[in-house]
Amino acid sequence: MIASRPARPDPASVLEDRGYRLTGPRRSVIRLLDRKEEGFSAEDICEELPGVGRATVYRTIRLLLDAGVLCKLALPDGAPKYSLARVEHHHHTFCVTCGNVGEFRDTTIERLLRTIGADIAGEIVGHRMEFYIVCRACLEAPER
Amino acid sequence: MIASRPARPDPASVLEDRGYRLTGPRRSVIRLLDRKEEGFSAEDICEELPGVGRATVYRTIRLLLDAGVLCKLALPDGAPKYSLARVEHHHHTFCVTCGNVGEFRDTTIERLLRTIGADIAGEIVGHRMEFYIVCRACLEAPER
DNA sequence: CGATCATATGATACTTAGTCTCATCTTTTA
DNA sequence: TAAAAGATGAGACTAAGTATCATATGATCG
Repeated sequence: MIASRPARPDPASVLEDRGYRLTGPRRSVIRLLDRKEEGFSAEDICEELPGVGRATVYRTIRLLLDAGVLCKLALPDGAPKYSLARVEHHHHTFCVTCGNVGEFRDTTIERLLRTIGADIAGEIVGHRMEFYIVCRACLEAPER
Repeated sequence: MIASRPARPDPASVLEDRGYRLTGPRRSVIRLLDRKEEGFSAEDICEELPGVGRATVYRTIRLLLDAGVLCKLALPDGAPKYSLARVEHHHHTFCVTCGNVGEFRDTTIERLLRTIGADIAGEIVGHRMEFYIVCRACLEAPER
């Protein structure tokens, strides 16, 4: 068995399940996203797929976000990056050096949410949590 | 003693301490921000201060962000909101109903950060954490 | 198979959030 | 009070994303 990775929902099937057509442009976008490990911007996709219209790229991204198979995260300065979701509910690490996006689940966080829920004057309806890191590879990489 | 609030660094003094001039436009911006409890956008400020140029509003906001006396947070859809900082290091709650911004410190979070630090393959250099809530007042408010 | 009709697409205009430029205006300081 | 440093405002520009609308695609039915 080769380097197994946690199962990742297939974006194409997810779109179909939701009643959307699996068209040429959508396939192109999904195929490209699927190959990306680093966080990417919508404009990256537009540039790499000159045959697909900008509006369609943004529309497809929105469908995938709504379906929960794509995540939108914010860099420290607020700039948006996207990353395909690999596991169900998770949070992100973003390497500020190489742009790699990691996912992690930590039960401490779920506990934290409950603890905070008791502290906060109101009802928690959502949250956002991102960790900016320098990943192992970048820490170990010889300066270049 | 009247409803004491945690000490808040004075934005004007902070700017002066950093060697910036305390000019008329900057005073206007700071005076306005100081009165705002809800999260506000930069354009809100521009509209409420027609005598101050847009560029100056954004520049002042940036100075205050850099100085750490103003916080920039992101709504669930990523839209930016600002809020004056009241305490040193904290996280935010944003009421999705009324827009009120709360701050809180919870030692669970600091512990969480250490725990996660051990899990993550790399070095944490920053983080972002926001909780979207419906605040007590909105929960209790009669539907309108 | 082919007509029909909902759906999707792409070009383009627009919006929002913010930065940049540069000539002018204030402050500070000498 | 003149010179230099710093701040301002008008407006052009950029980035990220949405809206509009005429055209193209593709699923389904006869």
